Amino acid sequence: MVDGPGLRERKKLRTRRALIEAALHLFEEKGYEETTVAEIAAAADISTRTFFSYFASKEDVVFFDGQERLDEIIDMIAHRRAGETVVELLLRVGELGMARTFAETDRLMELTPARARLIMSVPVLQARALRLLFDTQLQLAEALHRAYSEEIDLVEAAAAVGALAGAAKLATMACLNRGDPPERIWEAVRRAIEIAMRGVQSAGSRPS
Amino acid sequence: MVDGPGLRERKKLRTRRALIEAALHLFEEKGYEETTVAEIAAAADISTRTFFSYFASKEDVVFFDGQERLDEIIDMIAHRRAGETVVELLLRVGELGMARTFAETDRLMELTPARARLIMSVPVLQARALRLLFDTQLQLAEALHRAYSEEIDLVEAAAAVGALAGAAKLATMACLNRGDPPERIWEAVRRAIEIAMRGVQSAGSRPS
DNA sequence: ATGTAAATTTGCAATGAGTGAAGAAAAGCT
DNA sequence: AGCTTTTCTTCACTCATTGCAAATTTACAT
Repeated sequence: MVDGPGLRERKKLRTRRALIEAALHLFEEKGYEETTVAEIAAAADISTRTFFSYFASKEDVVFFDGQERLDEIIDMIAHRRAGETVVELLLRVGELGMARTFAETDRLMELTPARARLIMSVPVLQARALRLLFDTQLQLAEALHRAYSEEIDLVEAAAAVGALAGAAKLATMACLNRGDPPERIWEAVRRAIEIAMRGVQSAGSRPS
Repeated sequence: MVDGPGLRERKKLRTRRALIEAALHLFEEKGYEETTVAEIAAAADISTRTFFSYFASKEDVVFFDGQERLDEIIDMIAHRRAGETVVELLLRVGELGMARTFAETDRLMELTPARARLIMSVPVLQARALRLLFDTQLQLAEALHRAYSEEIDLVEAAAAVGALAGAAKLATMACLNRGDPPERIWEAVRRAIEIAMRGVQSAGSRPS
């Protein structure tokens, strides 16, 4: 019998989804701090206590897809294309990350851009996002080292990942702070990655 | 009359110091989560309520010197040495940061190494530290752009700072996770910075 | 020294996140 | 249906954090 997931599983997923949507909508409307867990739970028709068996904290709802995204990246690295350079691979990873952050129209919702705004504007969430990003980088470095174990050691992998990610992240934030539009951000990120790849040395004197 | 700070100021500083020491000691002994604000306040002979007029949150006690350190860095950049390269300057900044993090025997206490351990082991603190580091980088990038406004624009400055800091940070963490001793970490950081400076490209194929 | 204004500290009450325990309700299985 | 395993709910509690008003302390001018 091709049962598929039972009622129990289906229901659990539905509840989870309901919680996420209720939460993000409320956050959008009233703000993160102003929304209580009780309200979120009520909007999803479950008891406040049960909320915490779905998410360990209010923060966690916002990052509901963190694990998936990490897995996707790790997977991408493990299955790197034959002959692909470390840099090329990292670039592909970067593109994927950007795409997932800004263009996610498919899976769960179009709440993604709103979510980005939300995260950037709430200190606690920003901190959480940074930790997530950080953990990701760490795992990325390890995966990279595994994938290219002959060519680079762990420290080199970490340095490479850190430099690339650090440059991209800081450039992005500098733009956001300045209120630049998305296109300008993209351009900035490209330039940042270029600098990280070619070396900070070249930052002052652009080649040619 | 060279009054110096009045009684009020002196007392306030003493209390602040008492709170910091009490807090860090308690965190060390019982762990961060296990220590309540009430206990910290009691240990410093102050009411629980007053604690919050010294620190906005329990987390904040741990990062009591965050502002000072940031100021020191900004200052260092504003007064860069004549003819000094962007990279050279950033290296000096990095050294200062490391020194302040691991060797601070002077000012307030020798609790510094313990504090590093504490931060790394408590998720909330780690997140906070990352946000602090991030803000620092952002300001650093701005200061750098100001200091070398002729040579590099804001995005380039951000990219450079991000790359250098990112590489150093991730390399450090990779080592810490592996349980490396301090010397090895230092070495790793140097190598990471080198990679960031010369470009990620060179990570796979070290130049001779 | 005394009185008054300004700054601090404190006690008290609330709000909201997060947890533990015990029993009710739902879903799976035979 | 009857029994077992999960999941939900309720209730009770701890703790961080905040607003308020009374009590205390310090600074300053007389």
